[in-house]
Amino acid sequence: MACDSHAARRYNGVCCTPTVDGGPMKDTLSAVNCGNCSVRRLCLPADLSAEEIDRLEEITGKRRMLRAGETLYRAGDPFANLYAIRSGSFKSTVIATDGDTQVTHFALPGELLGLDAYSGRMHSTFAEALEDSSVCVLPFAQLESLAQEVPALQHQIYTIFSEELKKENEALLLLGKRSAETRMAALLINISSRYARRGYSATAFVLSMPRTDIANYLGLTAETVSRLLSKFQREKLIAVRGREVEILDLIALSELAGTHCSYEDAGG
Amino acid sequence: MACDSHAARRYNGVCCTPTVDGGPMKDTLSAVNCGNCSVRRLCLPADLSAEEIDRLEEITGKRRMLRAGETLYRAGDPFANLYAIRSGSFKSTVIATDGDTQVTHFALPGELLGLDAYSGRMHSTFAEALEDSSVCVLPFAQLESLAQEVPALQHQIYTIFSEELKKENEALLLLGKRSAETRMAALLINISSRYARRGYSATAFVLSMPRTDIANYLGLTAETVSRLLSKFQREKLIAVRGREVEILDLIALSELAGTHCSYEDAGG
DNA sequence: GTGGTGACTTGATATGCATCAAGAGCCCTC
DNA sequence: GAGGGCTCTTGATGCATATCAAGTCACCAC
Repeated sequence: MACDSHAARRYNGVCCTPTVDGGPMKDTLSAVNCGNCSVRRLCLPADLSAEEIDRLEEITGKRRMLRAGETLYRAGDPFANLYAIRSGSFKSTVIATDGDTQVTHFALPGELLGLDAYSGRMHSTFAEALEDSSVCVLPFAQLESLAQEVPALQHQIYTIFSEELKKENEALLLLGKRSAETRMAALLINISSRYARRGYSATAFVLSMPRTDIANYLGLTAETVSRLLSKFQREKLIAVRGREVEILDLIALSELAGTHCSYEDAGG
Repeated sequence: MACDSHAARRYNGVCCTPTVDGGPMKDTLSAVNCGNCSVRRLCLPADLSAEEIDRLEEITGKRRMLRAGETLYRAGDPFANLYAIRSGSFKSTVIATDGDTQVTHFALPGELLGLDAYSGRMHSTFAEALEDSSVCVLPFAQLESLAQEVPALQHQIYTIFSEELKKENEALLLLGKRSAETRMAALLINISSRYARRGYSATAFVLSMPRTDIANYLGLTAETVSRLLSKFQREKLIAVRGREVEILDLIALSELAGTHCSYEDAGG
């Protein structure tokens, strides 16, 4: 809660956190350097040797910077790259034939975007930056070839796929069986534990998404989300001020959520 | 609807369908033979050469037969194998810390079970046979080694992972945004298109799961599911008799579901 | 056949969350 | 620093679906 609200909304990688990058928005085409990336242990390089990381860096041609609200890819776009989030955050959405959309995922640094596009060679989801963000661009054809030669990399790709499936199962549990209150608590706990894993505070953070996105993700309305946050505040579980959240009673909130925040740590 | 109800409930691979196997329950330890398996084009062997399929068969040691209600694996079991469904059907469930369960998936022949267990080396879900079923046992360590040598196999594994992610996104859309009626219609269309892809009738089939499982999967109650099926019947969209379903107006039902049954064909 | 058990159906009532509506706070522009 | 437009909050009301409660049907054991 000590950070400047404006900067925090714009660039989570800068506020409340050990610095992730040198600075935002100026190295669009600079080479990727996994070695000094703060989220490397959550990302593809996890468990790779120094030499293997060098080979990985050779194929990850460049970074891309996105402003808040910019779209990384759209459903229907041809699939060419995976994107590893270096800083910032994204929302993934699917769109129904009637135009209805559903937020399926909030993605944080270290996570890979675009995995679902492999089959069919076409993106089936949208990815939009929630704040100013940067991603590493990973041409998948080259990544696939390299994985053929480097078992540790293939292993890590399987692991990431598998983690994603696990996370989606948890999301289904949340949407299928839980009350609005439980869902809201579970999201806060989830975000908290993911920030913690990235070296940020587990109890004070800035939500990078508007209430409408939270509501959509949780299968609720923005009004209900707002009421629940107010209720949690009245009950001294959290303190909220706009998008700034401080968790005052992590244990009680975890119990409300019905999880022990262990399932979801690898980022998602 | 012309099939014997008892047999159908017990062994979907026998009723309403081109025969999948020689016969149920007698070849527990026989070698896998992908070449004559009716779902090979939906399964790992898709796009593999004859020689590559031979190598795949070498590592898939055996089949396993399960009676209706038997459990293939439980959350917490160590991860050793993937399972390719040869005949029958399964439900996957996750269980919350408070004991609450959620059905996340109904799996049909050609689909792989256990993918989410790769990371963490432990199953995080339960898989239970909904009817008498058979699976091919795939020791994952060997599969992984083989994929390292056979690009087409690695490709297919990525494809299956990616398809699973896409399917889960669709499921999230269903649970997050849709009315009970839409969910029920979408499930019927989904099952219909999956049966069709496997050479079964798209309009007449036997649901292998009880109403409670359908309700749980859709985030509803069994009573609501029952009421909706009755309503669809009154509206001449379907005819229902117990678990036997005949779709009378596939187009109207698809419109209700808000999908064009294209997204989900690879089985899930 | 007869009785028991579990799956399913149908109806009456309750309730959690959506919807509708109004207003407050914050940020950006000029 | 005043005005406009978002985002967010809060309140009143309504409805979709859950819950509770019988009752029916099908299958299985004896």
